[in-house]
Amino acid sequence: MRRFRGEAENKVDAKGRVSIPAPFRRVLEEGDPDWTAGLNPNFVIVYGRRNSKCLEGYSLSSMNDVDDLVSRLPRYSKEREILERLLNSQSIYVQVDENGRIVIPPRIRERAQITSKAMFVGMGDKFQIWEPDSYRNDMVVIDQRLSENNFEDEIYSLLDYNESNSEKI
Amino acid sequence: MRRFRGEAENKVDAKGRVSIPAPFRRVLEEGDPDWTAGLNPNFVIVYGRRNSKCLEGYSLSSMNDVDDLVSRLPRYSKEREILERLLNSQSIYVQVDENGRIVIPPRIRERAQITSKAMFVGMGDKFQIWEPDSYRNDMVVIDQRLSENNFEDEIYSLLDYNESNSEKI
DNA sequence: TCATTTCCCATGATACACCATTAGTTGTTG
DNA sequence: CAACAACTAATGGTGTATCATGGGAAATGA
Repeated sequence: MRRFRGEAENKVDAKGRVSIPAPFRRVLEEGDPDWTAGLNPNFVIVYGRRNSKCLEGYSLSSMNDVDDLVSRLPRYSKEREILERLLNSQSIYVQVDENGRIVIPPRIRERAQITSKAMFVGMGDKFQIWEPDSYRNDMVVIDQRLSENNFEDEIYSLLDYNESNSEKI
Repeated sequence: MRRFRGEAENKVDAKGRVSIPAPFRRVLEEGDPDWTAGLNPNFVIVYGRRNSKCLEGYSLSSMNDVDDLVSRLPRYSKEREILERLLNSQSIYVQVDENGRIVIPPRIRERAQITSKAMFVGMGDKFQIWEPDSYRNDMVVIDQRLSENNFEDEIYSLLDYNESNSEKI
């Protein structure tokens, strides 16, 4: 399965329309079970994450994976209800149009303080949509943490550690 | 199967009429075995929930799923009898009209203290109907809990934990 | 009979489908 | 190898269908 990779900064027009970066569209097409050549893929935008000010885009299949995980929690349990609230109520179906664009409703745009530009950021099985300046700030914060006491090496070494344990996280 | 996603705040008029958000209608149509293009879907409203002041809407097919779960409990057990009371006696069939609206009977509206506005909240295989301010309060409570001691990370990590257990509930 | 519910039509706003343009890329051909 | 055609990507603009909502007429029922 193809993954979301790379960054792209696109314009948002007065109607809230933005182009989805073409490479991302390829991934969304792959992840939409109903998609066939010539059609436009559907996907899901989640805006419920609390500690980062960005929107998250999931292909239908990867959203399904997440939903399946949730549905393994006991029905009517507090944890499940909270997760459903964050993942289902704070999300929308979005459909890509003929020109490869989507419309982000105003209410949701505000959530990430997106006005005239949007930064698309590949994150593997999902992608993020940021107000470009917020994204660059977030990146600066990450850079600072990485430069402290070899944190970069430390972080990368987590990969080696987990190579021996076969279980995915 | 399409799921209930997103939030929408609609007006309730003097006759108790409310528009079902169009995306929710699509899901209800899919979940009604008798529905065909041009017709209006039927569904179920359950008003028996005790610890949250909201109504719950189920498509006919997802209501069936819940009924199946109940019927797996021992017949005449206390638990089953209570669940049947909450799910069957405290619920009604509702039919969407030509304009995409339903009428919520006064008695049931009172239950959720809905007067002039109703908030529709997608919850995956069901949706909730709240008095808008109650919903916002409930959301604030969730936000507070999430901000306490990394509860957000904790809750999201439930997903990873359950990845290994294969049984769906 | 009167109140309440159900059906039908009207309307403003918004979202969506459709067409147009520009720029950059590829690739094909004289 | 240069020139041009064909394509894709990103962006801008316009008409039309759908949605949410309001009001009134017909039907129902206490």
